[in-house]
Amino acid sequence: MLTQAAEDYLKSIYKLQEKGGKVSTGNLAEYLDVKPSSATGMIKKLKTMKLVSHERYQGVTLTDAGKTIALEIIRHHRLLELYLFKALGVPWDGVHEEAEKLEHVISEDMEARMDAFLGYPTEDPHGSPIPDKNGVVLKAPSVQMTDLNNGQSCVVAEVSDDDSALLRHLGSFSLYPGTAFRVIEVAPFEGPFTIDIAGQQVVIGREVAKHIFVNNIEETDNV
Amino acid sequence: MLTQAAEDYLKSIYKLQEKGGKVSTGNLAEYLDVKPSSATGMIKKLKTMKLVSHERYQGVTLTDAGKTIALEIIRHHRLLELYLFKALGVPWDGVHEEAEKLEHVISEDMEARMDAFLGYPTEDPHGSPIPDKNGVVLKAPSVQMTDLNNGQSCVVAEVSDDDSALLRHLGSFSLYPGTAFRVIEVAPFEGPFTIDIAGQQVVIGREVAKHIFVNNIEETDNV
DNA sequence: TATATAATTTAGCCATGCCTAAATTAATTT
DNA sequence: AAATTAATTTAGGCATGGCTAAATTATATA
Ligand SMILES: [Mn+2]
Ligand SMILES: [Mn+2]
Ligand SMILES: [Mn+2]
Ligand SMILES: [Mn+2]
Repeated sequence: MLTQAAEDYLKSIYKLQEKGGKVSTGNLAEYLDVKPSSATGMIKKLKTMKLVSHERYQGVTLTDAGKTIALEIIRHHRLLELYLFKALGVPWDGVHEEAEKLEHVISEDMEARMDAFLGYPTEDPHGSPIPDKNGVVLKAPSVQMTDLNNGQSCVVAEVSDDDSALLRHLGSFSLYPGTAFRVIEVAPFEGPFTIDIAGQQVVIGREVAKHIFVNNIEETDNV
Repeated sequence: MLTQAAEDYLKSIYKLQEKGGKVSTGNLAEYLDVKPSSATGMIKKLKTMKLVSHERYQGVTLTDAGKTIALEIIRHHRLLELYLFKALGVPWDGVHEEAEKLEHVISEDMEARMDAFLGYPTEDPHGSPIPDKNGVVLKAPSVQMTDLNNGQSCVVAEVSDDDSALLRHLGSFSLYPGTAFRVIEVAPFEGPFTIDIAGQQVVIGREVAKHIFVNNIEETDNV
């Protein structure tokens, strides 16, 4: 069995790989809030275990074995989030922190029981895909909200799950996955978005919009 | 926050104190499956934290602060066992191992949510008392099954929870807490017990009987 | 009471996973 | 091309929580 730290490194490498491409020692260290030298040390250990590939100064890549483990941990995390949300009523801004600890600790049996209880779900409370038990991820394509223009309507697909305060903020506007809204105005000079959610007008800052991903985009005439 | 190892030591000292009285370094080491020198080391750490009292060669005792933490962890463990049993259908011989890991990791919020979901229970699936959130333990007195005599009837109060194979064995006879049985015969020379459970005759060895505790004892005439 | 035995503690070692500071290598600028 | 800057790696340390082997202390036995 891997240590919790090793599992967290693998998971983080996977996530950075997803969005970025090349994963440098520095990226990884920053993401995990450790010093670059600590990341170098763990990368070496993971390399001897053949879970990552790494050439000095060239960045890290997961091997197939490493990717399998990363997806396993991500599956635990997202199943736990959804389970805590649905079965125990933990608010959506609280599930991430709890799952972050539990993901390393639950058995395969518990994983399977939660999966069955939830009816083999494919998305967590923040809209992120839950890998199936074979590590297959079905991710519908989505677009960052900052790429939207005036008059476009869309549906929230996914939001970042690791900032509790941000999630509470989004929750106050009902900006959950599945919620539809229309862009009324994008202020110039990298300004905020004014949107219409179910008849309510709401202003969303750019920094917040970066954490919201949408799909089902349609051009709509001003109502 | 204490480390997982420190929490396990405190919990173990509490449990050994409960049944035994004096807790020696050796007892503790054997119980935790570590070497006596390792136990000595942790005892020193716990002493500097004022969680235990210890004089060289004299055994350990929990301080009030140490006892509070021990009970907190035991509460987590037993609530988790019951939760896994009732909410996720984990069999009673599987809950202990799972709870052993989760008990160190759940938040106070999750503890409270499980407690509420379960209706503020006072006993875990093995009949052990669940300390309330203030650390108060209500333990009904019970007697080891080995102290029973021919013709006595009783009700199972509690069974040891840490041996999975033993629990499956007991389960095969429905020897759960709350199950009534009558002693038909105690074989001489430290022999096995023949008992009657709901009309079925079952033979229980002495080693097994040591792990069963009963109450509601009544003298009954042979039926 | 002296000695043998058992329990406990001390001393010194190892792996993990973090740290800081220094050295090295790569990339950018002039 | 040389020099500056930035990223990465190496070297050496620290805390935790195990271990073994040796020394110490307490207890039992003769
Ligand atoms: Mn799993
Ligand atoms: Mn999530
Ligand atoms: Mn608690
Ligand atoms: Mn139990």
